[in-house]
Amino acid sequence: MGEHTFTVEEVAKRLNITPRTLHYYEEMGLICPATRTAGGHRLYNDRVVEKLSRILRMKESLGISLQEIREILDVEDALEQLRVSFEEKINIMEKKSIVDEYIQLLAGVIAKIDDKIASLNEMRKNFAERVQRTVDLKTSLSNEND
Amino acid sequence: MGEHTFTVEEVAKRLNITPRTLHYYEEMGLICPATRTAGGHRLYNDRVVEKLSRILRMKESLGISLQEIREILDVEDALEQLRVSFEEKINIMEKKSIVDEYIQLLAGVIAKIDDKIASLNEMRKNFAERVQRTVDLKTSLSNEND
DNA sequence: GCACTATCTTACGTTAACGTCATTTCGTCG
DNA sequence: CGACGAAATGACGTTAACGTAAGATAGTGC
Repeated sequence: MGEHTFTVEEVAKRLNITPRTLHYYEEMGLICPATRTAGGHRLYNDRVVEKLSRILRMKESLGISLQEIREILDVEDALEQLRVSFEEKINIMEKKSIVDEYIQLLAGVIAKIDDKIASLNEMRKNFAERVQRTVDLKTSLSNEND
Repeated sequence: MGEHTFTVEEVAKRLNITPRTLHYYEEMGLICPATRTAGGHRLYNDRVVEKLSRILRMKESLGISLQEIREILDVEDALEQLRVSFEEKINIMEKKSIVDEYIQLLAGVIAKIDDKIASLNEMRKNFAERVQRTVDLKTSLSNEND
C-alpha cells in the first residue's frame, strides 16, 4: 500500500514549472520531497503536489513573495504539529500563542485578498467601459465610408 | 488659467513612491512630465498623476510587468491620437486595425482579471475555512484547563 | 553489462524594478 | 547675492526568482 509517487519531471510537467523551481522552493524551505530513492533522487507524493499548487496560487493570484508564503506555511506546520501532539502537556500558553499568531496572519491575508478583489472589480469596470467606448468608435468608423 | 502642477517630490509623496520610480517609469516610456521649468526640473499635472495611479494599480493588483503595461498604454495613446484627428483621412483600414488591436488587448486583460478574481475567491474561501478550524481548535484549548 | 537519459549538486548568469551614491545645477528665501 | 535644500543626470549596486551550464551519479530498457 505504498502511495503513488512522482519524479521531479513528472511534478514539474504537471504544475507547468521547471525542475529548477522545485529545487529552489526546497532551498527556500517551502517544501521537501516525500522521500528519496536509494541513489538520492527525489520522490514526491500527492500531499506535496497539493502544497506546491497552493504555493503557486498564492504567488500568482495573491502576488506575495516566497518569503511571505513561507511564513504562512511555517505557522501552518506548527499548527499541524500542535494538532497531532494535542494531548502533550506542553505549555498551554504556547499553544494559544501559535493559534493566535495563525489567526492574526490569516486575518491579514484575507483582508489583503478582499482589497485585491475590490481593486480588480474596479479595474474590470474601468476596462469594460473603455472597451465599450472603443466599440462605439469602431461603429462610427464603419459609417464613415458612405 | 495655467493648470495646477506638481514637483517630483509632491507626486512621489502623494502616490507613496520615490522620485527614482518616476524617473524609471519615464525611462521606460510609461510617462513623461507635463512640462519642465527653464532649468530642466520636471513638472507634472493631474493627467499624469492619474495615469501614474492607473499604472500603479495595474502593477499592484493585476501583477503585470511594466512592459505589458506599456503595451496597453501605447495602444491607448494611438487610440487617443485617432480620436483627436478623427476627421483626417488617413487609411481607414489602419484606424480599424488600431481599434481592433485595442479591443483584443483589453479582452485579454479582462479575461485575466476574471481569472484572478475567481482564483482569489477560491483562496478566500479556503483561508476562511482554515481560520474557522483554528478558531474551533482555540475553543477546545480553552476547555483544556478544567 | 551497457548505452542512454534523467537527476544531483555546485556555482555562476540573468532580468526586472528599483536603491544608492556622487557630482552638478536649480530654485528660493532671508 | 549667498547659502542651502531639492532636482537632474549618470552610473553602479541590490534582490528575488529563477535560468543555465558542468561534471558526476542514478535509473532503465535491451
